[in-house]
Amino acid sequence: MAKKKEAKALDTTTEEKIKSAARVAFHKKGYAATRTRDIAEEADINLALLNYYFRSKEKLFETIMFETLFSFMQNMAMVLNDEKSTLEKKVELVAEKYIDLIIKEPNVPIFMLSEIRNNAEGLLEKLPIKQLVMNSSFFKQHQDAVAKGKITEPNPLHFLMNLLSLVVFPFIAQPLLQGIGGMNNKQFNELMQDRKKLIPVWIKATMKAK
Amino acid sequence: MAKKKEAKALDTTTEEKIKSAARVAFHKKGYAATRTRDIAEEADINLALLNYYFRSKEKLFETIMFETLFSFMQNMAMVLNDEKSTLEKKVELVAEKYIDLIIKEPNVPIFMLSEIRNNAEGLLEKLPIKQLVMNSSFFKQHQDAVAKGKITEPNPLHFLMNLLSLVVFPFIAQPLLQGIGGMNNKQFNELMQDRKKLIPVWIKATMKAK
DNA sequence: ATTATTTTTAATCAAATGATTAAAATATTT
DNA sequence: AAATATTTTAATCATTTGATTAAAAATAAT
Repeated sequence: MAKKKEAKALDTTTEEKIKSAARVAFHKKGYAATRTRDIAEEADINLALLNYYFRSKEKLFETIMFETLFSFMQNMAMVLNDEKSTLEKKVELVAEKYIDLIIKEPNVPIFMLSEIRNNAEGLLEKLPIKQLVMNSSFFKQHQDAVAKGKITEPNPLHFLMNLLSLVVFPFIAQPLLQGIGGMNNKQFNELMQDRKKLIPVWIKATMKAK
Repeated sequence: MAKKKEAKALDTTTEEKIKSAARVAFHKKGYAATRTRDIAEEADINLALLNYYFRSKEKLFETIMFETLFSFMQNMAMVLNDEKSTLEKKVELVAEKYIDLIIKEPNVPIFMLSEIRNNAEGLLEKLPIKQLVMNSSFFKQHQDAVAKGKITEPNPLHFLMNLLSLVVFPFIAQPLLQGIGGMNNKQFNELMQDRKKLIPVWIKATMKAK
């Protein structure tokens, strides 16, 4: 299992092929509904190879899950800790960046939140997500704005929840919303594009609401 | 399988016992992760009885799923079609009613949305959810308010999305948010209680935002 | 070229899981 | 009370599924 040749070209390693197939399958169907055989077939490798490289379905899952969470956290950190941008600008960045991101990976939010629900302590204690958010420039700027009377509701969690809610929830409820609105995928995505501009406007309006 | 005695006392029928156990298990873990044996054990019945009453795991699931969706839709219909209340009042009712509801059944939203995602057409085409929402008093009042210039954004789906997002998303992300905020269940629920009053205020603020 | 090491495969195992069967227990009808 | 119908159980099947093994193929080292 040693690595002799360094990742040839663009990750066509066997290990990488398995991880890619596993990522797609887990993100789409979750841990329980995913069969290791499906992963192997999709990756075009023998089933035994999956266990040769990752020991077990669970270990493979942990690898994918960790990488997914880590990538999400990194994105979050990037925006929330950008020292140069104002709070308002950060709201715009979150809306724009995350809407683009989720359009590309529409299964990731519900996957993450479902699996965290199954194993919250285990997964979250490995990543310093609390410190990341609570010590962020974003939170400090929020406190400032509250102190200066620019924001009515003092609890920063409500502010973060509202932002994430408006950005993420429509994707989680996408099939339901498309059913209600009689929309196809393209129309839905157009609606989400609208929201890049709208959400910052709405969030600003809530800041002063009372 | 005929019903001889009418539901004795409070639904202690075998069929009802199985459904209760199945409801809890499916809501908590989803279809794929639920074992029929777990349902049988929880219901304190022989595994074969489950198949005797419901033919298969899938049929039992469909029963539970349909009832869950139907109950959700009925609740929705009740509020959205109340002819006596204003649009603002309906927003208050949705916030209050759904927050209470989801605190009692915190697994239902992510369960519904996950399973709909797995089988969107199949599940949604059985229930007239589109007609319910599009023909509702809620939607008519929204159109009026737009016509009278009381609401900036004309698309009623954005309005509905925003309301549902602010109400439902925090519950879906509950374990993550508790991790971020270092909250226990009680503290989280208190935060949700706050939102009963706050969400209507925020929604009103977004109506006039531009 | 030969040997050793790593990677891949086909075949198979063992446990889990949804479902069935035939008989026993219970309830209902006559 | 006897006959009939319904409900419940224990035992068992058949498949699916995660995992292993032993051998073959490919690659690297000597």
